[in-house]
Amino acid sequence: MSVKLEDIAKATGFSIATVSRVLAGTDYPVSPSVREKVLSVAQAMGYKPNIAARSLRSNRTNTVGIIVDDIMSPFVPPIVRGIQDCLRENGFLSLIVNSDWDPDQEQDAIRTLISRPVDGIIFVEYSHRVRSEILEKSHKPHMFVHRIFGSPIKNSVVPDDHYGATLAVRHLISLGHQRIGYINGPENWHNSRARYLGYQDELERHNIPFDPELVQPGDWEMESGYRAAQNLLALRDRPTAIFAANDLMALGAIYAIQDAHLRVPEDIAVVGYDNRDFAKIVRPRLTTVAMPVYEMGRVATESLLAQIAGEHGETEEIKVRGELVIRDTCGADEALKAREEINPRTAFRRVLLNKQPEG
Amino acid sequence: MSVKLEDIAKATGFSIATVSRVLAGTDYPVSPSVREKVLSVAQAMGYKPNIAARSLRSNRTNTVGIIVDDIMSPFVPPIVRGIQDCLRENGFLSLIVNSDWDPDQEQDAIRTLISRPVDGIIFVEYSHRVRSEILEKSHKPHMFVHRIFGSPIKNSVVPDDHYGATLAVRHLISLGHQRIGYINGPENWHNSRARYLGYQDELERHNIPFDPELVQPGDWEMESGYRAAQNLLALRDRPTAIFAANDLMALGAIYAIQDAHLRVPEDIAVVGYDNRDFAKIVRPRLTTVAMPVYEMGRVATESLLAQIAGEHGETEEIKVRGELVIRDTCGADEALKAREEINPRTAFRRVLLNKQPEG
DNA sequence: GTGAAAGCGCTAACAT
DNA sequence: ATGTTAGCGCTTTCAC
Repeated sequence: MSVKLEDIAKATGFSIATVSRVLAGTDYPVSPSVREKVLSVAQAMGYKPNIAARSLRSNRTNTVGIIVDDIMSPFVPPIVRGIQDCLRENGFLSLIVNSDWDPDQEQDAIRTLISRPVDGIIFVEYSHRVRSEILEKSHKPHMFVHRIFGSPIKNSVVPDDHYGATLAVRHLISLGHQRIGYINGPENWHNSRARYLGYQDELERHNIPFDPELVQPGDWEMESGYRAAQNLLALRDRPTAIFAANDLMALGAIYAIQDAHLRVPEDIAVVGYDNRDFAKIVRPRLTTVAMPVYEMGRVATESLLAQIAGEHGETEEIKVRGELVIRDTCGADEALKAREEINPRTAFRRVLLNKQPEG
Repeated sequence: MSVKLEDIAKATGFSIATVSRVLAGTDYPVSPSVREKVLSVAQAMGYKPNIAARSLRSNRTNTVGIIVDDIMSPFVPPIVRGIQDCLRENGFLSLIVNSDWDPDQEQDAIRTLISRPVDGIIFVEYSHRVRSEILEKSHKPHMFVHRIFGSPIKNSVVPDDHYGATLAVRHLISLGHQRIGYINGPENWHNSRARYLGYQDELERHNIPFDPELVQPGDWEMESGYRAAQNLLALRDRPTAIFAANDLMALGAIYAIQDAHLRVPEDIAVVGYDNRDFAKIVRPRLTTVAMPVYEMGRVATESLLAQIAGEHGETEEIKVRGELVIRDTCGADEALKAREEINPRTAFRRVLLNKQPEG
């Protein structure tokens, strides 16, 4: 059926080995004339290597496994896209498995992937602390993107949440705010703690006394942001701005403020965190700190590929910085606001699709 | 390194062939006692087949390729999840490639996947009309999920948009509306035409005269919904309800209504289409027709697997129905409204994550 | 019902 | 610089 090395060997008159050496892209010395001939014939015959055979023999497959908790989780698709773009540039493909936050499923996924032809594994939004024996015994290179619990570990890429919180608070301070409320996420999450610390540190840097009254707990959900903001509004000396540890709680806070017949941002400014899709379509549009999701995917993949290539071993935890996206809820000058540029990919799609003739 | 058939053969005393026959799950006759022994030993030793070897030998890999335009597109992750869940239940894994709405990239993806060990290919949000010669010559089973252009073709799964529009309009009529505006999507999209037709047909079914004035063009984007609603509001005999062909335009319409100092749903009811993530967090919460994304993924995969298993050949176009999700913008009774049940997967996650002890 | 053996397409020693 | 050859781990005839 499909053309194989043997066919090309016959067609060119060279041996299978020589043909393989050319087509496998090794740096093995082959005379230029032979190389050229083989290449052109292979091209003409439409040769595509049988990856199964190659991987059986060489134990390399140019495929990496991605284990995600759920591909439908908000941060997962852009992280995966970052991974895939980097993989593609290097001739790799990815196998994706969902683990549903279930340690058993995850172990199973690891086992499945290891038995498959994958050269490495990337864990996305890794939520477990248990080390996987199977994983470690396999000696497959692996990276963790956006780990959620536990202390820093090797081979992981995480957002620099401390820095991001700093950005948000600094922006509010630059707008003249001195009493800034903070709505935190669950205390056992990395993200919550780092963002909280960033909030405190930035206040201190500006000599604004830290007031524990201004800090409210939340659980990432909108409803908790609503209640937290109600508490903040009930304070005798209520804040003029609120920084929420994620966009969902920020939105809840906005609703609470509006329900109290106050305006955002005129009466109370709000800044969120994550830059979720809805941030630019709610009203008022949400100022927020972007999670560098796509970038984290790329960074992790670069490191993984380097490990696969044997260029280096394990790496220390890598922190990636996101940026502040200024929109309407902070009350900043128009000039500072993000121009919501249309995603070039989406723009392409729209042009393409709208032009498509009738079929 | 990893345990193979030979190891199990040695450990049990049977031949490699027998062990293979048991472990490959064939229906080849093996005595129950042998089968049991082999199974238990394999389990104990943690045997996982080497897929590369298996696929080299048998030309089957229990892997399917998924070609998506962009994994970050809103509908793609749930479709992919539906595909993956169905695949997993059948012992399959998936390789995902992005094509960025680019025919060249797509052809390349097809070529890449075909040379790899994949038993079939699923196209998600397929936007091209050109048939791929490579694909057809490969004779690999394939399915199209949510094709966007062209006339119905075999092996495709699409949403039943006509039915969905019918649901939306019928609901508005049941709420007493007689003048219902419609904001359409681009005319060359399947979805637009089917939803438009559903709108017209349902009006007719209720003997409500069709008024072309009540139909406004849109391009799926929020801004176009805003303008369309402005036009509708400017009518001498303005509508009491608006049905928009997608949620983004519905949201734009809501903003236009609010900017005209009218209330949703008291003055004008609004129903969208798609049930995007933001529908349940905007204010008022959006009543909309759900795209059966997850289900379409599953349905397509079931058909693909049946084709791979040789159970049947090509299938005609399959339409999948979504349901109406009643929330706040239509003005329906509380009793009718969707209880926004928390996604069981997400709930699990939240419980798990919040309980996780400190590390 | 079970075992022996061939070979899938490729790569990498080893030879020349 | 090129050719010869031995498997990688598995499935599947073909014997028994």
